[in-house]
Amino acid sequence: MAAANATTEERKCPIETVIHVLGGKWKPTILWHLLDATRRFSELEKMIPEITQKMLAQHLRELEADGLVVRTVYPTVPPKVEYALSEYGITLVPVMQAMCNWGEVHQTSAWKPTEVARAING
Amino acid sequence: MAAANATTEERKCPIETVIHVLGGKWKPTILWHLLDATRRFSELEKMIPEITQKMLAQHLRELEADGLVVRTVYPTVPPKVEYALSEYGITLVPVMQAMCNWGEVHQTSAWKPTEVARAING
DNA sequence: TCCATAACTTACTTTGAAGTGCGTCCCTTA
DNA sequence: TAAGGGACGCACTTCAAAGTAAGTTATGGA
Repeated sequence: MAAANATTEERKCPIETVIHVLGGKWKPTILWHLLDATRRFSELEKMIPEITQKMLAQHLRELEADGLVVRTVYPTVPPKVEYALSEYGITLVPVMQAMCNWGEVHQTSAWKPTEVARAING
Repeated sequence: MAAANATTEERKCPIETVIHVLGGKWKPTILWHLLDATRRFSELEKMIPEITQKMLAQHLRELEADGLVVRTVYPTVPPKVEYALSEYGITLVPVMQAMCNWGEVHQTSAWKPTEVARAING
């Protein structure tokens, strides 16, 4: 890994930065739904039925603050707001893909990671 | 991403799996210190001064349960326990590397990700 | 007149991860 | 006799993230 320079305590581990950016309970799911299209608030609500309006709004605002998502407001009544993945957000996609691949292996193995590990580790 | 098959609600997003595995406050740091060598409990304590014994023990046990870390006990007095990255744990390294790289960019940009994003997004 | 709509706030409660402090086990050396 | 490792376990507290429920805004249409 590339962060071997400074004392480990001095600067936060960059991995934690990614975890912070993606670590909200619904953030990966939200980004997932923004991958292929721009979505409205209400669309996301329908696509993620278990999320509450509060959490959706909060996570979208955090993703926007981190520059991953662009928010566009159309000043109509009732209001219309669109969310899209930013170009910067797109730079995260390969990382998410790597995470996704590993997660799938870890996950689909009969939900007993210990056994997978034993099989792999011999 | 590869998880487009089932209904999004049916199966947990694989990204969350990675976040769960790496998401403990000290887990990335612990794995980081195990990358190049096998370490004893007390060694890890010294390398991560701010961690408490409880959290170190707890996170090591979780990492072991997830199959990422192998625990070896030497029945001496006083006891000696060694922790090493398992082969399965090594499969996570490229993922961690990708996260690390992105995290560094996001992090080192004057700690104002919003501005970086604006620069990138134009 | 008044209700529906979209996209939120705000106030409050609950959950769970993290931190604190101390006990423990067994043997060795002073 | 007693102190001192090494690697924890346990009971408790703390605090931030998540969830619940209700209110807000402004207006075009029934």
